[in-house]
Amino acid sequence: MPTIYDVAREAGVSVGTVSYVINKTKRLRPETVRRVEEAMQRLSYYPRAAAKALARGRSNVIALVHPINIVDFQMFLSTFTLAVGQVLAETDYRLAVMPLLREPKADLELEANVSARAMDGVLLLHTQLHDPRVEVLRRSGMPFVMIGRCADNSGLCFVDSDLEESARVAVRHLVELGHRSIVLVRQEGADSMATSVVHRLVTGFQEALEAEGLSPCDPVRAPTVAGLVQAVEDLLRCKERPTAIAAANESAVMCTLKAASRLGLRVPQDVAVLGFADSPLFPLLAPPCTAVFDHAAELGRVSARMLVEILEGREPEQSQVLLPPRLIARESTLG
Amino acid sequence: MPTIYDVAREAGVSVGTVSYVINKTKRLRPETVRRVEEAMQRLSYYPRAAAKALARGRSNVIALVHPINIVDFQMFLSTFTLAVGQVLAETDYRLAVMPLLREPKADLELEANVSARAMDGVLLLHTQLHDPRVEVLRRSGMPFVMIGRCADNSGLCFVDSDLEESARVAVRHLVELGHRSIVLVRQEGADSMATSVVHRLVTGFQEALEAEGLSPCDPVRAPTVAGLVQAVEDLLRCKERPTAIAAANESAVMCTLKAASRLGLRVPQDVAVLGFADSPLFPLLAPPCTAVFDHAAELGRVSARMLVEILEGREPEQSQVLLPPRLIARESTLG
DNA sequence: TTGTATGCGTTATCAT
DNA sequence: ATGATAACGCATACAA
Repeated sequence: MPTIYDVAREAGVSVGTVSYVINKTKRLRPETVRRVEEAMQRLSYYPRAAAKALARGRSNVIALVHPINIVDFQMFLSTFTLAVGQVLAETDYRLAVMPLLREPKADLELEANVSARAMDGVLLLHTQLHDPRVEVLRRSGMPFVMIGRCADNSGLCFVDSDLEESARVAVRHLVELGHRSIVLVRQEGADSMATSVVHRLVTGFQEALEAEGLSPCDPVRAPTVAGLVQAVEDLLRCKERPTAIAAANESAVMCTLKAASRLGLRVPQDVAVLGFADSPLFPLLAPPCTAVFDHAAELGRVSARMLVEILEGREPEQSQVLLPPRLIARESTLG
Repeated sequence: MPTIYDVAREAGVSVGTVSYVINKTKRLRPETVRRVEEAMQRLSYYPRAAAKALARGRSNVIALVHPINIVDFQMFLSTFTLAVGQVLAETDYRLAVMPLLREPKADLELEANVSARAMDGVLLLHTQLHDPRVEVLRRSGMPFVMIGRCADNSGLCFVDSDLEESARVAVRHLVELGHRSIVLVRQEGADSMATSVVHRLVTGFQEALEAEGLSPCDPVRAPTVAGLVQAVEDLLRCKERPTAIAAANESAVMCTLKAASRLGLRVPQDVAVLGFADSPLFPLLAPPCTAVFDHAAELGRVSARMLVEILEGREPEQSQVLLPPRLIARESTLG
């Protein structure tokens, strides 16, 4: 494998000159540039990433840190990752993914990678209200952007979807259609309340109900698909059953439709259904499902751009961004 | 940031000794080991990844190379990636993802990263029958494992799902239920035939039909969701409409169900539906959908393990693996 | 433009 | 048998 010294010899210049040509760090005589470029061509030379990283003190790697085993997170994750990849393709950052297992091993692994300076910056997914990973990153001085946010975000960078607004938009949509009894349904265990995402949606939903003068009501939830179908069935079998259901994610929508169909209830005549998710399947459901969603891709693009700005030493225009939700009304609420 | 020299001074030993302790390369007196470990603790020392990579000539990074903008690939991709991540978490390899844009830029980007030795090995996703990326990897001597395979695989490592067998399993299942007229439906453009995955499924399907004494029949396809729904509707409106439809992916299943419901056809009484996909939504559809699928997670685990074996200089037990499909029969064919 | 010190760990060689 | 020393890998950046 040729090194920068081979190129220098081949072109009859010094290694410094070759380096300047590669990085366009300095003005050089065009003739010299040409000679060096030809030499690189002839030897098919590429600078070794590790050598470059050691010399410059930076790796040109951005790491995507996220937990594994999160219910209903996969579709979001792959859309998000793809969007980040597209932004980074325009830069010379590479993308590393760190799926972290359970704590506390997760934090140690993160600490090790951060301390080894294996990356220049981190995109932190699925941020929790009190997130030990944030402490690790903060202590080490590693630049990072959170997707979601903590309880205290002073001095931190984040991009988050405006879930309170999502809840408001959803509730208003249903209220305008005449619904007065609306219940939130979600699939997940107790622990995920620690995640700001779910937390904000749930509390935002309650607030939105109150703002519309409706009485708040506990969300229905279950950790498994089968359990959730059952729970929704129970809910719909009540005498005073809700006229509308807001499902917190794709899976919850499917469970709700299933429960309704089992009871012979028509959607939306007997019960309207709305989902908080950007699912490609929603238009294909019977009936097509109304959705309020944040674009995972947009979160990816904005957070990646923000982090790149920071790493390049530029000041990002905003360091704390809330993205507004979108509502797409379909037959599951419109009829 | 402390270096290995700081640790050596703190522990009163030489840097060589510290290195031996870190890498367990040599037998050292327990007392020395302890002193060094304590020093590392005190200074919270972590060896710099770049320095290590430069010195050892390897990065301890495995790259996942895949195209973007592939229809119906996302669910597979994120399941696959997660499985790879779990395998690599047991090793000290890190995972980098390279979503490549369109050719020919994609090949150049791959070439650059490979030549820069930014990774030690590659998992190549969505392998095509004649894949320029394979040539790039082969030329450079970069170890790699393909997911899918080429037309000529001599000397190459791959893990692939046995799609011919998937097709056979599906056809046999339907034939046993009495179906004699079965059509394959898929959503995609003309170009994706170059991918071995689709190619093998389509040809395998034709062969399976012939093996059962049925007349082969051209698959129905369209590049968009709306187009596919329309195409399936046209198909089902025929006088001699098929009694069973095999849908090549999740999206095709949804389109097929949609078309059937629009025409007022009952599933499976009027038309049976089977999907080639491992979708968490299938059990929730109305009716729950029969599936023949390969486990994306299994492909990830097997390929990651194989690559690690190769990188560690061990001979993998098998270098060309076919994974058998699974059939889960549900109401969409059983009634 | 050039020469050269610098960044940091690894490992072969040499000394005890 | 242990541990110290120094060469090595490769690009960067500053002084000359």
